[in-house]
Amino acid sequence: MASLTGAHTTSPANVQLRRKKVPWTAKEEELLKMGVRKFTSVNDRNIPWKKILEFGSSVFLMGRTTIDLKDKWRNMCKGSPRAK
DNA sequence: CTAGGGTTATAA
DNA sequence: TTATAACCCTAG
Repeated sequence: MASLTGAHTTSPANVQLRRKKVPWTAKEEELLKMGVRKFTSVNDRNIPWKKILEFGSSVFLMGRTTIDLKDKWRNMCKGSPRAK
């Protein structure tokens, strides 16, 4: 008994607050670009992230949300033009 | 549901 | 310390 091996499934101390910092995969960026390029229209000012997420829900990582897509796209587009 | 802002963590 | 990438919360 006394099997105090701890370690359940995620690192020594369980990280309850804030998810793990998982870097986006190349497939994610590709699918995101493809979805936006294939969905967004000249009539649709906004971006149907919801549709895009469902479009590649099989490839997207687990725990990804529409907020994350918008965030990545914005953070990328902001630091894309003109390398600082 | 989509858009914007603020904060945290990691790398250079 | 600064910059980059990612995550969470709030507002329209």
